Amino acid sequence: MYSLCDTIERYIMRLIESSPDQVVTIQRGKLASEFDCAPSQINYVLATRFSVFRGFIVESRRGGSGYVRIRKIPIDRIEPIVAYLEEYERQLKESDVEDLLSWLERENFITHRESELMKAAMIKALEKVDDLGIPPGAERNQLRSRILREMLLQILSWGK
Amino acid sequence: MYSLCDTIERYIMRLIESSPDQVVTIQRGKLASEFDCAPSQINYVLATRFSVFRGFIVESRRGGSGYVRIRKIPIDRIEPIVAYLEEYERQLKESDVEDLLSWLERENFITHRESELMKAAMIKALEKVDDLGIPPGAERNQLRSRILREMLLQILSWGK
DNA sequence: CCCTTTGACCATCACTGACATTTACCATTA
DNA sequence: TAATGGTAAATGTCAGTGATGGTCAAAGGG
Repeated sequence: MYSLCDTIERYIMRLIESSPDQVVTIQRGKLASEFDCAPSQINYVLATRFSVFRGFIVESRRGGSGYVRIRKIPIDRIEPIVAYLEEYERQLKESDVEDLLSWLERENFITHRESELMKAAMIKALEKVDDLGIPPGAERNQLRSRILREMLLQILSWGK
Repeated sequence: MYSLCDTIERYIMRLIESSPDQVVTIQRGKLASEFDCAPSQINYVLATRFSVFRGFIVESRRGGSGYVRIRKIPIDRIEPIVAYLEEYERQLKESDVEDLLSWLERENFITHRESELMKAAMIKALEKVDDLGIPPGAERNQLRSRILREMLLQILSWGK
């Protein structure tokens, strides 16, 4: 039932986890050959599974001896995220929330239950609030962002 | 005389019962083909027979390799929560939230941390949202209710 | 009348291929 | 030698296609 996308994600994830520095360098073409898929498929996996909101940084270089380097961002502190949220407020989409929560969960800042609880408040609850005068778009994203912010501050107060 | 609806219900039910984790993952299209019916018929069965109120949680993913996962949840002493849910449209004041949360915590439905998270989302986050066009009073209380409702549904899915 | 069933239309996700861009390396030449 | 330029080797981007599942109103049936 796993898609190719999922398989490649797990493959890269294992490489990172088994690396001392939480970094892995690959070659897009090689990896694509191994999985017998289009090279751009690798970009798709990187974009959807290894985004900043999920806690990863991807750098690359083109041309001869080019590479793609995927690095896991260490988070010992949540403050930077809170700060970032303030600027990003109007654009915080639902998928961003999901990605961020999966990151916090992976890093053991929150439990799975807590993650689901937060998702309920920020995604499900805000799905149909037009009748309360909160249309989809920037405004709803802002509200979502405020909720997330307060919850993060709460988490912050617990430490790790 | 059994309707198609009933037949599909029993089919899914058997799959769940014969699964160790009380979970089953299906593909809507495939199942619809097997029973030679419209795909949306599956949604109807899920909505009417496998709702939260009947003790099931349904998750799904669209697109390639999409799926529908149906999970049976342990139900124990959920009646009070359901009762609360049924009048979720009521105007929830901040103090109501506090009362409910302390009750949920006392009854071990949620942990202290979870309680604090919920409080952050329903009280702190909604303190200063005037600039988003959500003035204090009825409107804000309604929004609070929506958030609580979704979080309660989530808690419900955990059982106790 | 209420419950079932369907179909049309929508939303989302995975995957690909054509085309663009960047880089290393090497041959040619003033 | 230094500058030029061409070629091969990499990666990036983006729009398009197919495969799913979701929603809702309307028709059907007991």
